[in-house]
Amino acid sequence: MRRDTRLSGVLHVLLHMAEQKEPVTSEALAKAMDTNAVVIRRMMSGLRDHGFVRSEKGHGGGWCLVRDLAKISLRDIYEALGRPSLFAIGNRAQSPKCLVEQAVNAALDQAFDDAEALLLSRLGNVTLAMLSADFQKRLGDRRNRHRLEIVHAS
Amino acid sequence: MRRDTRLSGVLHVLLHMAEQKEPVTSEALAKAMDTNAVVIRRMMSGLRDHGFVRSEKGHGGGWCLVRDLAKISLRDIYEALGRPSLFAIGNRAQSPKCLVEQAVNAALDQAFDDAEALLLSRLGNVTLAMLSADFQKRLGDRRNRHRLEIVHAS
DNA sequence: CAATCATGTAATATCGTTAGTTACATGAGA
DNA sequence: TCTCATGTAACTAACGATATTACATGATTG
Repeated sequence: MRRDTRLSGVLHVLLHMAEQKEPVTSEALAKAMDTNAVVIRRMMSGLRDHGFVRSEKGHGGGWCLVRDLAKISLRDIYEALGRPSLFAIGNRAQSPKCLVEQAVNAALDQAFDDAEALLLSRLGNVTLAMLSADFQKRLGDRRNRHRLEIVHAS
Repeated sequence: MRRDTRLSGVLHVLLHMAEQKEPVTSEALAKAMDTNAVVIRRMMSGLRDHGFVRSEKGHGGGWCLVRDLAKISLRDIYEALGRPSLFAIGNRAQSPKCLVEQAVNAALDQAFDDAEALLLSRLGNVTLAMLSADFQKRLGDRRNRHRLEIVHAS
């Protein structure tokens, strides 16, 4: 099944914005993400409504982060996107009359509810600041690898 | 996103089959599930290949359960269906060059992997026998409700 | 104030996946 | 041999995420 990549996409955008002091245009973000500017605006509208980012029109306009990265969790972002459904698997009928199907739904619902609770809790424990730190670490690692390659080549 | 309802559907079918001693035709199952016989056969083919059910052609043919209900977990069924993807949310790129996206993917993967592990473990702890028992209990409850209604009406 | 830049948003197209249908082949049993 | 039932391929329909186009709105600059 085709997956919803908005959460992944929005996080990518936000971290790129965090690297920039100036507002970033939808056009620039779209280029970095290899997509269309309208897609960016659509993804960001929820975040704006929830006060995570601000958008400015006209010259020098674009998108800015408003809150501290350490104060934004992945779960916050997920909710700002409108809590898209997490699972690709579901029940055939919502409130079936068939008692067999009721028993099936009850069992599946319990398992999926547990998994959803765990997932949301995990997302709640990761902040954008942590992601940014991880990115910085990867950047350092890459630099070190390059340095090694240079040494070995000489 | 549209959800994959095959797991729910197969479980429904299997429990209905458990109530019947004779083989059940795809046509009969399709009627109970309000769908098409071909859809049933398609869903069941994986289960047959994994030895959970048997299919017989010709007069008196149809589908039979092979194993004990207590020996089949919901996870077994899930795997027999070919482990369809569980989540409706995913990463934009599989192995991105962008370090920002790598950091995002790593964080999301960890959360989703944990949730998947929990979900599969939960599914592994529920057997078809348990579902069948739950169904029988619901049946008893319904009978009791009806009996009460009759008493109150008299 | 006019030109330009950027967002806001509706309408539409595209693409992939699941579900449903039709058609026909195969095999078992009466 | 006729009928019943599965096995399977091919096609259609429906749905949702993503992409694109078009145009309106508002801010900045000269």
